[in-house]
Amino acid sequence: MIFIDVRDRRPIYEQLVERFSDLMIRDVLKTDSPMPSVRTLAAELSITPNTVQRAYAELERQGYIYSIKGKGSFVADTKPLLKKSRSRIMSELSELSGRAYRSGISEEEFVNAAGSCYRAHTAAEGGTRND
Amino acid sequence: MIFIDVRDRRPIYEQLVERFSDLMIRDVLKTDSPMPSVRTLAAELSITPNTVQRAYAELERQGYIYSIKGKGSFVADTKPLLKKSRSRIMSELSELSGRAYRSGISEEEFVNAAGSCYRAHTAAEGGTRND
DNA sequence: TAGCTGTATCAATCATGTTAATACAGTTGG
DNA sequence: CCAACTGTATTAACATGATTGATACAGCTA
Repeated sequence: MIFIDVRDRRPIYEQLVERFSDLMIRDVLKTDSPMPSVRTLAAELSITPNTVQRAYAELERQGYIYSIKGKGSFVADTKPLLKKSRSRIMSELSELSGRAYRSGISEEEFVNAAGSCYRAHTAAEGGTRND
Repeated sequence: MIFIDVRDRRPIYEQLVERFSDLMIRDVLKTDSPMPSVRTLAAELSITPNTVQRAYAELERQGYIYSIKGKGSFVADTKPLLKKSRSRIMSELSELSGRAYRSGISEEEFVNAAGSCYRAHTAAEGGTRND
């Protein structure tokens, strides 16, 4: 369900925040469904509960989950966060387009590639891939 | 010419590698033109020559420059590196377009955003910015 | 030869992520 | 009520990596 990429330069807690928030935005994790407990997830990933806690704290701070002491952490209603998610994607697109520009890729080429890349995903619609 | 972004999470030497390689890919720095000397650039940026040296070593390892002891470092022929740079960008664009699709961003929206993001970078290029 | 170049090495420092241990507080089911 | 689970907080220790600073060596050139 959740994994850690050791080659990812970012800290573990940041990876967890991204993984979970993606699953929520994509509605793989539904509103009000329970998150794995801090200690359980820590055991599964072979990391310390402290690191998971840090990720959960950040997820809560950003509004992706809500936590109740003694009960657990639960997926929040992420619809209001869709806008934020989109802006995250857009900012990454901005960063990428900058690199494309700097690599001598023309605007047409970049835009065309964006379109065909997108369509490639819609074509692979079946949904074979789930984490 | 070259600046350091303190808000950038990446280490200074990596920023330098990116800045310089960008300039070379875009042919702002021409093949065989001299790089600033290790100590000169270090003084300009108020960092240690050690950090600059690390960036130069990486640039040389990646084929962007060649260094001659006693003479200096010089811009290499970066044409052979273009293909590698572009393919890496395209694969990241593919990954990003998948996330956009799953986040409910339409193809038109994604493609339009790609175009405007790209143009934003070409606009910012005008040359008001010099360090 | 003086003064520039790249290159190498070493120790010290600093920031940050991560671990580990422990404790406290709230909920729940037996 | 209590054992066992939940989230939360705190503290110290450790590891890694970036950066600094100092010093030294080697090659080029005016």
